[in-house]
Amino acid sequence: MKRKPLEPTRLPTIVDVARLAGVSKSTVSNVIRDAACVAPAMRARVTNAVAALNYRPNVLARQLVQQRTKIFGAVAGDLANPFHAEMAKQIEQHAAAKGYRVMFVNTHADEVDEASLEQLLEYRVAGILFLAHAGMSERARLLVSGKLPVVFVTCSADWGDVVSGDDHRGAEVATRHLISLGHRRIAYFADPIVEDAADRARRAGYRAVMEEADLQPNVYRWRRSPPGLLRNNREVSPESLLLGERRVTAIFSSNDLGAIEILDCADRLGIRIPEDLSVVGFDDILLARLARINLTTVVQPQHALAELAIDTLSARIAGSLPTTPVRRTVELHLVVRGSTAPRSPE
Amino acid sequence: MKRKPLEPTRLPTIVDVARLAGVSKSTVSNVIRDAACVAPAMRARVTNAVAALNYRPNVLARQLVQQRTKIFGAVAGDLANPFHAEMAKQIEQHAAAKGYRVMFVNTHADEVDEASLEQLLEYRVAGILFLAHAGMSERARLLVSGKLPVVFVTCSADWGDVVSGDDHRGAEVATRHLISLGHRRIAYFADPIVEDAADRARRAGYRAVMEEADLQPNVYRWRRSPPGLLRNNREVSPESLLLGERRVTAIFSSNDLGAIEILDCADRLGIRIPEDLSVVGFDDILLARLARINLTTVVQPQHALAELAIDTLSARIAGSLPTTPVRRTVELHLVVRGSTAPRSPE
DNA sequence: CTGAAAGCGCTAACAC
DNA sequence: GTGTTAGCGCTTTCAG
Repeated sequence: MKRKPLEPTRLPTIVDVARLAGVSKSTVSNVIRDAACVAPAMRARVTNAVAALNYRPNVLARQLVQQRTKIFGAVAGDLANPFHAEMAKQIEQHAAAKGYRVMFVNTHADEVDEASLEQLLEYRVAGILFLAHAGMSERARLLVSGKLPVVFVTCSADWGDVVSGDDHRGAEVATRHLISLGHRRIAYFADPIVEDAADRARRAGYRAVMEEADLQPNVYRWRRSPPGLLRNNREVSPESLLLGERRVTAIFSSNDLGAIEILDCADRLGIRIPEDLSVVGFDDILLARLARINLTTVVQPQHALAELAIDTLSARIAGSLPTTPVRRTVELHLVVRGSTAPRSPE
Repeated sequence: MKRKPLEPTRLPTIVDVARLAGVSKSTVSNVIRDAACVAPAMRARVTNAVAALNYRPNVLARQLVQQRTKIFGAVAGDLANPFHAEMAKQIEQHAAAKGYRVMFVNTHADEVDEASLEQLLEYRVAGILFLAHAGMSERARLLVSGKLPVVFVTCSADWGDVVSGDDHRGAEVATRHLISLGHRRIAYFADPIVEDAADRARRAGYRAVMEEADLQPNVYRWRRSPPGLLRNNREVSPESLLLGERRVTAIFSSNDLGAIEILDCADRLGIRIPEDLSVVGFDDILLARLARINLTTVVQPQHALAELAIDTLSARIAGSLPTTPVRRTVELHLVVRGSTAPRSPE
């Protein structure tokens, strides 16, 4: 009935410490968690034993008995996207500061993967952070909805708390900047890797300002494969848009990566930035600051977003939030760099 | 003696499933792990019960009793660095493919943080991957050395398995490329964020080829704060190096990020790339492919590196590797883009 | 203030 | 094949 003896490399357990210190398990437990007050002499004996054995508590066992983990699940967008990578880093750091570890899972082709979500549930994560995902299946939603705390960071859904920048206002500021430089033919370029709700809000901000200024909104959408530019699902050639009499003189891109693609495209077509074309991005990834890129863009404060996200998730877990989802927004501002300039006289 | 009843939101356990299916725990266990062969009828009853209750096994409990986890710890360099971010993504994906989850911890100021390592040990991770860290304290080393499988990816140490590119050869190829373009005054720029052993190997490769060609090696080092350029610990002004009679005409940077800084610096000084100065990087981060950057660089195949790293770690855990550390190397090749050109006649 | 004892949810012998 | 049972390492009442 006895199972075979454990391998010799076994790590010391709380009983080993208790035995060595000549006390009971509970006393050791009390010391390592410094819970109930323990007599100084006892505490010293335990501490010595811990050091002697190089004892390290097994948090898995602890979390099993406590019926809750200190692990967050995080569903990150493609980490090859610098915005997501920077965000992931900030999330990890702020979580660690609150005593949580993070298990990251990548999205697959920008779609949240159900198997990964199930894994997170099997690990009994304390909550899930969705970082800027582009989409999620209904089945994926049902998997987690209502089962554990969820916060959407830089993206949105009605079945969890939301932490994001004020996309509408950010887009307004960007568009006003271009108008104030004298531009009138200003296009909005939607990058499909931007999450839907965020894209809609940015587009709406753009539209509002354009209409307020009696200008015609022009919305285009990148298609990644095969590469192309779409307007109302109809193919548009970049040349027709960027060259010729009725070309646009300014573009507001829904993210920095898209803006940088526009720069590339302009370079190929011999269009000078910012003399011939002004470009504004969204995010302010590190990349945007490079001298060779030098992109005017709407800053998403990643540090603040990550901190707020972690705060929200911990508060939700602690039960100190209203039952209905909260929606927290941080202010966005524009940083003007070298990719925008006054419209040149024709 | 009875503890207070569990909260109503309790997730179903294996006993709940067993009760509903009218079988024993073990049978359920056998079914969900499809271990021992179970009669089809039984299996169906269990499967139904699982579905009905929406049961999901608690992997923490499983891992506790099995005395081993399916979690890897990964110590990543600064994720704001695209090379690390891309590497982290690949690691996560290959680990997932082998049934492992990854807990990432960031390095703090490029130094591996002892507290984070202790956390990983407390989670009883099955192994640790060090991804391109810049340095580690002696205490940090003692914390893990010999206690569990460790693999160094894109960095090196003698107390664990190593998976990396062939840095020496990569540097040779890069240097030969510059020499073949007619350059004679070629400098090596070391970026301090590159891990020591990798930097040494790249530098050695550079040196070897330079000496073989009877050229004088010139090694410089970036300092991040305050920004500056050092040679033998003495301050060197970029102007003196890049302008004037005895200026270098080509630079080989120990990583792409450093190479991009050189581009920035050249832009500021009015030095044209590649006409006046050729630059070669190392890594081939996504960034390097942008039209505006267009960097000639040594490609580190991240996919292959990540796969090999995960293979090595799993093999080590399975005990199918020799007791002494293994060292696995992948070939590196050069991709020629627009940042290098033949030396212009003076 | 300390110790005894009852589990947390699961796996793995082993007996039937 | 299936059920019984003894833990994995820890926390947490509750008695003393």
